[in-house]
Amino acid sequence: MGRVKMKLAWIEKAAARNTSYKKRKNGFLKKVKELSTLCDVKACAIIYPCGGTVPEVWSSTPNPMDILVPFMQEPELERRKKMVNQVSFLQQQNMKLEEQALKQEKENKELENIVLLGQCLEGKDLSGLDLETISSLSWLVDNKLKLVKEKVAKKKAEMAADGEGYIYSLLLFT
Amino acid sequence: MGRVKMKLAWIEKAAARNTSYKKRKNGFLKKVKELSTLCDVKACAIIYPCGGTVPEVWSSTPNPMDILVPFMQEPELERRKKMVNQVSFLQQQNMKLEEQALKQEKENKELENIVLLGQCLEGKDLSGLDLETISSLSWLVDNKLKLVKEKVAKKKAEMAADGEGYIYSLLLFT
DNA sequence: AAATCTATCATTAGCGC
DNA sequence: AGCGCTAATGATAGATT
Repeated sequence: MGRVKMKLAWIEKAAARNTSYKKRKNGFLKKVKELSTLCDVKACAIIYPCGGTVPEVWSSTPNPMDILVPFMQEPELERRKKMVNQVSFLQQQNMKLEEQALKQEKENKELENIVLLGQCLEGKDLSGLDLETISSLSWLVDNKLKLVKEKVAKKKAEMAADGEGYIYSLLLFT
Repeated sequence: MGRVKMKLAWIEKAAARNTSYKKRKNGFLKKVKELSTLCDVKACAIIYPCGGTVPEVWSSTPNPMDILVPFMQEPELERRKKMVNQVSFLQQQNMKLEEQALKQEKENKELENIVLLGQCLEGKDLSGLDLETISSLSWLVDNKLKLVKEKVAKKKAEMAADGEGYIYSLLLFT
């Protein structure tokens, strides 16, 4: 709010940052007070200013300890559960991204395997492929393309004849 | 804000209180986050909802204890100094209201005196007025309506002739 | 540097679904 | 109960003094 829409990032200009801090700190404290009176909630806010070591504190109780002590006595885990902090927020976002990346990777691998499967259907030699790829192919076959099952089963038999190096792939194919 | 201007007091209707709590809690948490990112301040907010025993907490640090422990280790007095709690807040509000009332009273008196000045301009007799009013009139004349200065000066001379009861008003008129 | 003003953006109370 | 809407009030960035 204000004359221009600002981006929510660290204000580089020190003077502007400081005025903004003062204004927003007041607005913030006003908000806690309002929340506390309107809805009768016990609340406590602690702010350590930019360079300062002495925090500004607002508490709905005469002594902030009335709020802090019960809070600190809760077991850590319970606290964490309900907690919303910057790090856990970022972690959640990271987790989401990781999940998405993993999902993507999985999809990519599946696509690759489908391509491979196509090649296999066209007569490609399956020797030289690693166990994982072979079992993925197997999964594809079992779940998506039962039509080529026989061909792979045949290859499987060949590999088994070659030696025990492929014994596990046999098991996986079952 | 909202459709109507509300008085800042406990919302009696439970449903309204609850929705207000949820909305305002979110707005509040948003504000801490903004303050924390814009101005790079360490902050922690703890809210115990209406009936609940499990607080909602926001902290700019991964663990709110990073903020709470240093705070709790400060000597009590130092903490109190910087603290803004409901009681001192109300006291401040009272002071502000008193100031405003005083200011208002002053303004009212000035208005009255301007009316009086108008009457004086229309020929009203100034005898029977107390010292304070006379000096206020004097101030008004000196500062706002130099035109009537002569008339008041004349009255002043009359009062001085009457006796020493008005000696101070003479001094004030100089 | 601190207080005041004001154009602009932000929050939210009440309502309807 | 919760969501979306919107008219109002509220907060505040930048400017001014």
